[in-house]
Amino acid sequence: MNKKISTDPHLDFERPLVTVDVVIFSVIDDKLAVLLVRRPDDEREPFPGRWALPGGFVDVNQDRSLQDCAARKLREKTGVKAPYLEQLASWGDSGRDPRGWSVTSAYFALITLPVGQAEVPIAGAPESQWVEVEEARRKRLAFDHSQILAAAVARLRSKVEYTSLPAFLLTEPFTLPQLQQTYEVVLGREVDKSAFRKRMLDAAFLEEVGVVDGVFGRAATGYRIRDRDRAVTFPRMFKSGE
Amino acid sequence: MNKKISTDPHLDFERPLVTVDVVIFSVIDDKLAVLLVRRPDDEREPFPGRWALPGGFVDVNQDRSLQDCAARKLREKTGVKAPYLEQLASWGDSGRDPRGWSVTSAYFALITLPVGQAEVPIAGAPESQWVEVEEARRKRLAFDHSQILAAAVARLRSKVEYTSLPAFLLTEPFTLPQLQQTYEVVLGREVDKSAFRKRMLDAAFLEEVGVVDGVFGRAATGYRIRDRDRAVTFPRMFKSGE
DNA sequence: ATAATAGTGTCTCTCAGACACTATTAA
DNA sequence: TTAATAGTGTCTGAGAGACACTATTAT
Repeated sequence: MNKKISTDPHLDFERPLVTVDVVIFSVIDDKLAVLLVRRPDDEREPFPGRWALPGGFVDVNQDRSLQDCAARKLREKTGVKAPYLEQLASWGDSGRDPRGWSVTSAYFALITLPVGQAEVPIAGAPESQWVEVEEARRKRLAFDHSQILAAAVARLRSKVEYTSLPAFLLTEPFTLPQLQQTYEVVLGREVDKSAFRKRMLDAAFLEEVGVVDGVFGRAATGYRIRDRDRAVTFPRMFKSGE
Repeated sequence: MNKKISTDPHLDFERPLVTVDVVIFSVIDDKLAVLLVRRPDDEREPFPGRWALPGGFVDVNQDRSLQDCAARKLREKTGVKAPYLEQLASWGDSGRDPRGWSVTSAYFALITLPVGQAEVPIAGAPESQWVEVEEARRKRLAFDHSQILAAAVARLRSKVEYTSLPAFLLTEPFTLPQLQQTYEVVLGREVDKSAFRKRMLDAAFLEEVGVVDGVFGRAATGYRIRDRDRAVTFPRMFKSGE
C-alpha cells in the first residue's frame, strides 16, 4: 500500500501509526490489579525497559476490527477468550510516540484469573506482571500510558457506582457476599449489605445456579450472569451526591 | 515517511487510514438537528453524492491531536470556535471504507447558531445542510455514518438525563424556562418545572447575569454557564428506572 | 451451644415528581 | 383586570442506607 499510486491525493497523505492498548483488570488477593508488560530492552525501541500497557500495532492483515485487535492482544497476554471488553477512548497526537504521529484506541477488560495464574508467566511472551492499581499509578509508564491507565481506573470506578461491572471480575458461580466484596474492593469503601442485595436482585441480571459452600458458616446461593454481553445499569448511584 | 526505511519492522506495516468525524448538534426551531455534508460527485470518491457526517483525514502536518483535528473540522464547517466538543468513540475495521482498513475517531459537538445561519451555506465549502435528527436517521449515510450518528444520539439522550449538556445548545444569557425547553426537545418529553429548577440551581453550574425580557409575561432571570469546559453530572437521573 | 456467615425486616431520610399556589409583566 | 409567563411551597412516594434481626451451617 505504501508503494501504491492512488488516484486520490488524500491516500498519499502521511498516515499516522495506529495501535490498540488494553487495560486489563482483575482482582487478586482482594486488590484491584492491572496487567503491565515490559518494553523490550532494545535501545532502538521507544521507552526501552519501561513498564507499559499491553498493546501494539493494528495488523490490517490479521485484525478485522479494533475490537478484534484488542481481543487478540488480550488473548495473547492472558489466554482469556471471553472477557468483558469495552472501548475506553482514543488518544492521538504528534508527540505521544517518538516514532511519529500516532493514534491508540484503548480498551479496558475485566477478567477472572484461574487460581495461581497470577504468578505464572506466559511462555515466550515478553515479561508481564500483575500490579496492584495504586502501585501501577505511581509508576511512570511508557508513552502516555499513565494517562490511559488513569482514565481506565476513573471509568471503572465511576461505572461501578451504577452498573453490574464487578460481576465480570468473578469466576462463576459466585455468591452475593463475594460480589459485594468485589464491589468494595473496586470502590475502596464498604457498602451496606441489605441495600446491596436489594439492588443486585432487583436488577435481575443474575440467575441462581445452586448453592456454594464456604469454609465457615451458612452456605450461600450461587449465581451466574444472565447475559455476559452487557452490564446492567442501576437506576441510581450507590451514594447519591457523594 | 512512506519512503523511509525504518530499523523497526513494525513501522513498515501497512498503516490504516485515520479520519475524524464530527456529529454536530444544534437546536433549530425547537428540533434537535445535525449537520450533514454531501460527498463529492466524483465517481472515484467513495459514496459519491451521499450525505455524510463532516469529517476527513487527519493531517499530521496540521493537526496536533485528534481533538484539534475535530475542532478544525467544526470550524471549517460552521465557523464555531468554542463549542462543547467531546470524543464519542472510534470505529475501525477493514470494511468501513472501500479505500482500505480505516479508523475514525468520532466526536460530538453542541453548538448554538447565530440567528438565521441555519440557511446560510458557507462559501466555498461543499454542500452542507442542517437536518432534523429523526430525518437524518432515516437517511442511508455514507460509510458507517448512520451507525455513528445513532451512537451520538444515544449518547446525547443518555447524558441529558443526568448532565447539564443542553445548556451548551443555548446562546447566553439564557433563562431557566428556555433551558427547560431545550431539555424537553432533546429528551422528547416534558419535565416538571419545579423539579427541573431545583435540579439546575442545586447543581450550581449557572451564574446569574441580569434579567431577560420575553415577549409576554414576567421577565426571567438570565444565566450563563460558569465553566464552559465541563458539563456537570447530577446525582440522579431525571426519571429513575426508566 | 457457639461462632461464623447468609439473608431479611423495618425505620428513616432524601430527593424527584406532582401540582397547586404566588409573583411580575404588558396590554 | 386579564392573559401570559416566571417562580415557589407542599405533599407524597420510591428507594437507598442504617442497623437490628432471623436463618443455616460446621465444630
